[in-house]
Amino acid sequence: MSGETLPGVVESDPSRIVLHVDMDCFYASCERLREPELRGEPLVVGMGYEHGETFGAVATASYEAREFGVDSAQPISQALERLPRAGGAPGSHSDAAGDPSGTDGKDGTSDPNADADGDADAVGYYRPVDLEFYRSVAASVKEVLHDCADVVREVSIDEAYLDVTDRTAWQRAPDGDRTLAEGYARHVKQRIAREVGVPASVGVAPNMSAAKIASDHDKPDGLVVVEPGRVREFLDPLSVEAVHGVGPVTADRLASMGVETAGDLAAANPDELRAAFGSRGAELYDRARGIDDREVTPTGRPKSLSRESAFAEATDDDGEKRETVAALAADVTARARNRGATYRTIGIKVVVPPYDVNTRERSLSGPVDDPELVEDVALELLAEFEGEPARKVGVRVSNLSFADGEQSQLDGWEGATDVDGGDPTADTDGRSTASASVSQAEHDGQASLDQFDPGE
DNA sequence: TCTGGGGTCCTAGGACCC
DNA sequence: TCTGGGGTCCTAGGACCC
Repeated sequence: MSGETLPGVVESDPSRIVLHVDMDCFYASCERLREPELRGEPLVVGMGYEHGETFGAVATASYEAREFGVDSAQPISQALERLPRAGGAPGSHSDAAGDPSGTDGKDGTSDPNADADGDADAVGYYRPVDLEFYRSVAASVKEVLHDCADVVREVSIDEAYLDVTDRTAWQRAPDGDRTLAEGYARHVKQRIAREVGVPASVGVAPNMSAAKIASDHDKPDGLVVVEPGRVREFLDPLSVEAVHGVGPVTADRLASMGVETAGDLAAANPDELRAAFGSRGAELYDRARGIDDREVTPTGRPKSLSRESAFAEATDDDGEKRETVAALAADVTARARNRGATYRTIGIKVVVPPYDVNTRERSLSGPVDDPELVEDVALELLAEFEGEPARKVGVRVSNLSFADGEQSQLDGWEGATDVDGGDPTADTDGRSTASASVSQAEHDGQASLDQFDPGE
């Protein structure tokens, strides 16, 4: 599309006002909400280390913990090396008792952050992930957000876009040089802090992409306003990785083309970008030029549900793999039922050492809510990997339909009946439909509605 | 950085249909 | 009947995000 952009067109519709609200190290903030002694302390929230195991990862590190080189997605073993676990209560600074990680793993690589200033006896506090609690805090935050905007797009548990065009304006406040939009954003931030008690960073801009980058620009507790007409000047000096959608792979490829900043990207040849990256190249080009016409739309229904689990060590025990897959299947189907979702495609994932991700999936002729079938199909798909070692397995259902969704109740009934009644257009082969016919489709529609739990 | 868990979107080849 | 073209669905993999 960018190739068709009229010459001379600058940035995008300047009239909109989009807020991006990003909760700062949200899990850690939640822990501090119920354990205020943790405020100001290095705090790591993660999974996998609780039982002395070391194969988990850091979910969130507080900014104090990041000073020691601890970061999200880092293996917990490495976090413990850089920041030993505190033994006593927060504030007491007792010595790091019972550090489960051996100390032999001293990596010789130079980490500018780790223990840079002789803080050799610094310790951190580790807490296991408690999603249920974080979700309850997030629900309170969302209440505030929905109160502050007509359209809210919740992107994840700790992040949302708000279209506040109708609530404020780009015009300057009578008494100063700040815009009304900035005042409004400050108001949103303060309401979250006062009513929920967790910090947020907010970006304000005329489009989603720029607002997102703005909220990232001054964390934690930041407020960055990018006025219409100044988007380019804001973006130009930033690293290309600041642009949403540019990850390590794309950044490397861009660097090899001589593109390192957002400004470089904006000045690049769009045809070359398209040739190298397809439609995504054109999109990134527009973003870097401050063009993003996506409307803020409310969060839609999920497209897939999945559950996966890593083994402490890669296993070639087929029994163990099958048991795990069966348990994950049960889990994922329970979740689907809770949400009132039926699914038409069942898939598995098998991660084979060193890190080969394999996926297999099979589609049925119609949507079902059938835990036994999911287990059967998942195990059938898993059979292909018999004897192979796996470090992780997963189960996924997709092609979801919702009983109370855009489809009418009647459609839901018809869809379910298809599967049950030997639908003449069935496109699956005999093997899979043989088991598919054991469906309990008669009550799909109603059962899903009864069990629908909007809280989850 | 040797790798946890839950998602989204895109691409590309093949099957199948008209 | 040796070979056109378009459209859709399915599957596997990859990049990215939080």
